Amino acid sequence: MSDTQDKYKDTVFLPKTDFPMRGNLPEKEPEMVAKWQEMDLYGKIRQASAGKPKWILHDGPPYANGNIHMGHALNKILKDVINKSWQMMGYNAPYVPGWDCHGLPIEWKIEEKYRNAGKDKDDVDPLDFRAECREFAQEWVDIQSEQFQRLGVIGDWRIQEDASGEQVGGPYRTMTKHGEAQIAREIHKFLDNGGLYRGVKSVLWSTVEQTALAEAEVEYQEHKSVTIWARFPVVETKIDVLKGADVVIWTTTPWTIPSNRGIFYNDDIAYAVYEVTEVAEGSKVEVGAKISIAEALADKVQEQAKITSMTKLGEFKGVDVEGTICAHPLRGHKDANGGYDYDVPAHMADYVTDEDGTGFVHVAPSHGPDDFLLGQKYGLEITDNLDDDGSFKEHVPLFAGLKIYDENGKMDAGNFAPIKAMEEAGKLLAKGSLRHEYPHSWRSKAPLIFRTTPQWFIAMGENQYLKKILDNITLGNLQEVKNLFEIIDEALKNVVLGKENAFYNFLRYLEKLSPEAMAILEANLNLKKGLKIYLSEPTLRDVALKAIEETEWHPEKGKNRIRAMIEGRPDWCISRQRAWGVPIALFVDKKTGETLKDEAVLKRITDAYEEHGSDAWWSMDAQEFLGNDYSADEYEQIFDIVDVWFESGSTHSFVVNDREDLGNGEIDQVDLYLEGSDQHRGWFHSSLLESCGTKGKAPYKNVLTHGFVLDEKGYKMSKSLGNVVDPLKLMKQSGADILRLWTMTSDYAEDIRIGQSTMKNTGDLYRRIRNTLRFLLGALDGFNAAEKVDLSDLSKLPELEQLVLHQLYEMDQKLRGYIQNYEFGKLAKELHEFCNNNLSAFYFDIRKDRLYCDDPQSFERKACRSVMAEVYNCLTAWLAPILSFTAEEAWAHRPEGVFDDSDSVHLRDFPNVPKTWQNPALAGKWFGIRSIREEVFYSLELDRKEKIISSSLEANVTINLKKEELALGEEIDWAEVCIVSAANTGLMEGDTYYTGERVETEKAEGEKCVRCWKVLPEVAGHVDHICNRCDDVVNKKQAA
RNA sequence: GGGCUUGUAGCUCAGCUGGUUAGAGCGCACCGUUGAUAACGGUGAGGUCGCAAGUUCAAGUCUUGCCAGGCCCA
Repeated sequence: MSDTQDKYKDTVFLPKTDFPMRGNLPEKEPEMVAKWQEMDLYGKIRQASAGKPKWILHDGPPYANGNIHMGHALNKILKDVINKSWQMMGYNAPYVPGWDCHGLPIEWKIEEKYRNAGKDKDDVDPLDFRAECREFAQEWVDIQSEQFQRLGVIGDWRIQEDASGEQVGGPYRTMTKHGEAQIAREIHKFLDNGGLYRGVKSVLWSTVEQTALAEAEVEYQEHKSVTIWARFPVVETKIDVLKGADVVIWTTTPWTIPSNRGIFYNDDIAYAVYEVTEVAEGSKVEVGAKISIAEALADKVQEQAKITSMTKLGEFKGVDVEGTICAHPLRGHKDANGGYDYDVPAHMADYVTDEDGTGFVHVAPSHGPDDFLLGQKYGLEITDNLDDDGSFKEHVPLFAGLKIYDENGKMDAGNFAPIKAMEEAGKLLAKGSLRHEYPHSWRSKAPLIFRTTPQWFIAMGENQYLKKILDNITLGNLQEVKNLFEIIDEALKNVVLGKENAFYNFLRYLEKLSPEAMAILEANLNLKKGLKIYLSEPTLRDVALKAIEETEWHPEKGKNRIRAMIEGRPDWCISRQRAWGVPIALFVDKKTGETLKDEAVLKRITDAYEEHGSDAWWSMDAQEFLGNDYSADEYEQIFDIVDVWFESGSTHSFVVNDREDLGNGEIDQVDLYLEGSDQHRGWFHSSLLESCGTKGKAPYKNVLTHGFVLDEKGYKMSKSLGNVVDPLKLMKQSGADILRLWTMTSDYAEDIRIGQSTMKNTGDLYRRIRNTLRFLLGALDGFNAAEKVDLSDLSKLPELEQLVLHQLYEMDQKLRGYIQNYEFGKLAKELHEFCNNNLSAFYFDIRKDRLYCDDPQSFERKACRSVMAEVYNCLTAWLAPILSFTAEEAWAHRPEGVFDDSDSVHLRDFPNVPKTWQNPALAGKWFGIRSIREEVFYSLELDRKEKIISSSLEANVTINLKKEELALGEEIDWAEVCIVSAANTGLMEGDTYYTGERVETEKAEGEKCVRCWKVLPEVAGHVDHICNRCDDVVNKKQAA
């Protein structure tokens, strides 16, 4: 028997293919990347889709330092899958990747290099320094480019230059000449439309290095500060007990006393006034002094001030302090020339507590972020008392020239002199010291101070003219105020009304004004008119909020997030005192403080950037920009650089608009921005503001966000936890396609986890899909155009083939729907289920008999293979966006002359699946058949347990149909569907049944056909132990 | 501390406006096959739906609090 078995084994048409079962992806993928580069796949795709409608995903630029991590991988894979999907749906979907090249982290790296070489950055020519930064950034651009391509991302990666050295096409970078020029132009647009203004902001400042520091350059170290308790005599108050008393404040920065302009209290704190009745030796307080402090802190203050006894005169609530005005402790000082005779008003501040100090906080708006912000709210003066090196300026009474820190960062006279002056004036209650965490420069290790410095802002909300009025009123510059009123009157000519929110904002704005300011305002401005001008111009905030509503956010919750941020954010500070970036490129009139707005000058600047890059700002002479109309001596050249977020926020302008292959000046909103959810604060945000400010609308129609990659347990990845997953390693171990499949089967809208079990899971999914492709290729061995049957007349096909075509149609529809609705998460799962359910477990399983054993010339077998070819045709295309390497490999193994001749699967579109294939009635019918089949399997399983049968072909079954199913008995070959040797149908009694009645199984009678393995009575009649069908196929055909 | 947000089987995910014994795929166990063979088919075991109160005739689904995560701010 084994002889005959061997004899017939060769007559079985088993699947045959070179497409290996195991992917060996780590080795094959890089070869494929090289091939794609060599054949210029991206260029070919562009050529092939030249006439198609554009669909544009605009790439958000990663920062060009360091190897890529899982977050990059997730992001770029998603972009690639989505882009390829739209491309294959019939669009022209170019992908131009980009990099963010300027900014602090790179600057540090180069600085660090200098430090290690014992050099100081300040001794290096800025142009040399920038050249090194540029080189560093480019190195990482090149590395990351390789790594992204290794992921299978197809895009415009090649940096090509034309004869003049100008880049043609290729990825974008914020540091190219054109990029820098356009960024400067965008800044100038804000200058032109009035959005840009010069204001002040509290920054951390090093008096040793004489420069502002970014938060990330700051180290917090222990520092010993001198602390003082100072007395501010009450001048005016509605609290009786407070009259004639001194409010006591506590501070760790005595040098800020000359810059004091206010006192903060908290509504919720309980305060009291105490009369000193007895003091210990060394106390600085006189008996009879009346001091006011928070009740909760009375004991501490008493001890510190060496007061042995004091009596409480009365209590009051913080909320009643409003309206109280104090005198500066140095008021009336004989040598101060009245310099400290101004009033010090008390105001409410949430951040004041009664845990430390006195419950009252002294406010120097120029020297603390809270002081500054609240000081602005209450209209407190921004003083300008300190020079860059931390010495008091000439105009500061008593302390001019004294430095607060010496060149080594040690406390100096500027810190001590104010203490001494107050002590002499009898206004020092006590003195002490405190060790606490304090910001230091990570370079010089010197302690830092807060300093309010001039910065450039883009206005979000309040009309900038009104803002200027306010600034000028508090500074007392009345002439300036009057000029502004004229501007407003001019603008009043174009007034449009009708915004309630803006109205309320305006009222709030007025509330901030001091009575004096209000008086000036009323005297000079018709309030109604002011209201009109304010309401007439929608603010940047208004425009941005409207744009948010007009954008589709996926998932939708992203909208809430960005809306809340835009609603609440302050004006955008776009200036940085740094070297590696795009200079803001402005000139300010030294006399008037006005920013020069001459178009010719601005154009000369941006032209120079275009030709030489923004290095021109340093390399060229200011007069070259200013031309003949202005003198460089009269203008301050602004060397601040622009916030990198402004740069990346401008990419829609210098990438999308300017490129022929993208917007080409015609598309001002791209289809999609796609980044991590942190970019609500970052790129989505800055791009929105930048675009709303210059174009009045968002740069995008859709925004899709993804979550963060966490470790297996859902914790953030960190070096210290040792749970970091490296995509580069992972690709070496498993391959990029595994990573891609993992991405697409996860719910990337949320944070997603990665670890051993998720990777194993993904590997299993991958193998199933790969094997489906492999089986298809095996089954299509030798298939050619001649064998292909005409699929236009579906009725001629067996129902099962019709069903599969219907399923292809359904799958195609779902796929396109998911893509259009940005539901890519469902796509991979659906494809996997399709392979698993419809193909492997059903169609393939049933059709194996036909494929292996039927006559190759039979119509049925040809029909089956023709349908298989359609399945293959669809599946390779459908999988291409996700399993880009595997689909390409499978496509390369296709039978010749049957499919289109695209050199790469990525040059294809999704096949056009005709609607005529749709057949819901048939699908419904077969849904019923499948459930009956499941019952048969259940019964067979029982027999198998009892050892009656092993293979299902050893069984015959009888299926009892319900009355309404009776037709199925005639139409369906149940033996084929259930993969048994023979099947009968009968009528089921009654309306209900249990499994025993529904299906009856028995051991098949007869002998096993050595060729097709069915057990049939007829086999006994053949010498070779084969069935009639097999006999026909093998012997009769051969004979004929 | 604030804004937004997540928590359903070992893993990845479904569960619409509250309504019968909470679903799928993978994995796992077992069986079959050895002609998709480091593959394929079948059967089955896995969940007090993060925890605790509450609203309701009825809650995974609504409310509140708590716990554990995440992003962005302070």
